[in-house]
Amino acid sequence: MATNGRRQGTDDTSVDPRIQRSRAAVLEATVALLAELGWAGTTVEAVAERSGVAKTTIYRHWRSRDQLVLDALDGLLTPPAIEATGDLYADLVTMACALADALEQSAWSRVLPAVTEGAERNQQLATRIAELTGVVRVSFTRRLGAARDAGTLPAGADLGLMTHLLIDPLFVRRLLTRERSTTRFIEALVDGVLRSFSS
Amino acid sequence: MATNGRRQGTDDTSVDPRIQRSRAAVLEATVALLAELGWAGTTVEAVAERSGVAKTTIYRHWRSRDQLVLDALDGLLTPPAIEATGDLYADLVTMACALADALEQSAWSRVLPAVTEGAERNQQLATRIAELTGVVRVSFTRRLGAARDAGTLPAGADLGLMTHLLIDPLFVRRLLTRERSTTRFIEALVDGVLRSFSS
DNA sequence: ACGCTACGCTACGGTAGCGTAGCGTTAGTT
DNA sequence: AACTAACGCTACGCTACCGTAGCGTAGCGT
Repeated sequence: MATNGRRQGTDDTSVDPRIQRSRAAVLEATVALLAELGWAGTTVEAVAERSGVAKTTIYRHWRSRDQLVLDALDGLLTPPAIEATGDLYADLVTMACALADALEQSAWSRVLPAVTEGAERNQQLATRIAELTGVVRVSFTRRLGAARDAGTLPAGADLGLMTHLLIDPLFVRRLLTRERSTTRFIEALVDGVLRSFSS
Repeated sequence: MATNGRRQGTDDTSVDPRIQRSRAAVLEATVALLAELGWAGTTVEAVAERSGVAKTTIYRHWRSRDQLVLDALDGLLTPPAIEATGDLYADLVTMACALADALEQSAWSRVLPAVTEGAERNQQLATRIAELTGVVRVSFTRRLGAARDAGTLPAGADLGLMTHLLIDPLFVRRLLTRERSTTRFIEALVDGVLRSFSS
């Protein structure tokens, strides 16, 4: 499931390049607007203006604004690379720092607040956002799993819980308290979590 | 700072009861709408209809919708009671369960997603929401502080970090992954955090 | 009982966004 | 070169919401 769930006959080849161009421009503009102006600011007309694609053309491709936004979110699924040196602590700090950076800068993190509300009343959106954060979550759980297999962590370690403890504070700081997650904070975080589960 | 930061001459007495009634009805309706329909659904006209207060009257009391919402959030500052038996683990589980319940049911938690986006582009709102979550945070930190004073936790324990670890997963589950925080999960959470910091 | 004031109501003017229709033009396809 | 499909553009009709004005009514204080 690379990019879509909808069937659309547009596999790759044999697709009018005009369609590809329009779709790409519109989706890109949509993401940018979500990040900049939030849900309320992401209107079809604004997308049209920024993308250079006519509003009517947008409606030829998507039924409604909601569908458009949903589609645009698919492009943001970029799982972070998993570092895999031998040092669990160092790896986790690296990964958490990368996540913290992404939460402060990347497009999908700026989209997060905008979509959080929409998710409250839109099941598809809720699912999508859970997927987005899930991708990040899995990368941590996998690294922890490797450590468990290697004997660094005990066999009974609750990897899901550890993942929560490692990354949830970063999300909360981004969304609610709006404090920066400094390297010092992250080191203390990883250290605290590892201490509780390694011995 | 009980409920407001604005000066408004309306101390208690010597205020036209009509004003009090109108204000109360409007604020209550605003909170309800934020919870039900989110930021976008909370229009002045909707507030007017639900509260039974005329739109013109609302504008006589508040300059704009933003000010109204800001004001409405003040009423939600209800810090949870701090349990204080001797058992730290039990107390934390109780408090965390209460928080989890509140996150699933209370008005202010249903308001949270709605306001999260607004906060992205409204400094006052961001501050207010940080205050709201801060109230919860402090109650945990205080309980931990008491434990540290009693010698249950080591003198060097990072109470702020522990608070993050204890409650942030609850917020994330509510806002992003939308999983329920079961008692089992909370027990594992508290247990994990205490283990890492008590020995 | 009287004056003051908050209130409700109706009616605005203005803006913004939704989603659609029709038509001419452009860019692919064959 | 001819056909076809996608596109841009303009112009809609519709709805929702903003914030204001004016006027009559009802409730409050004294």
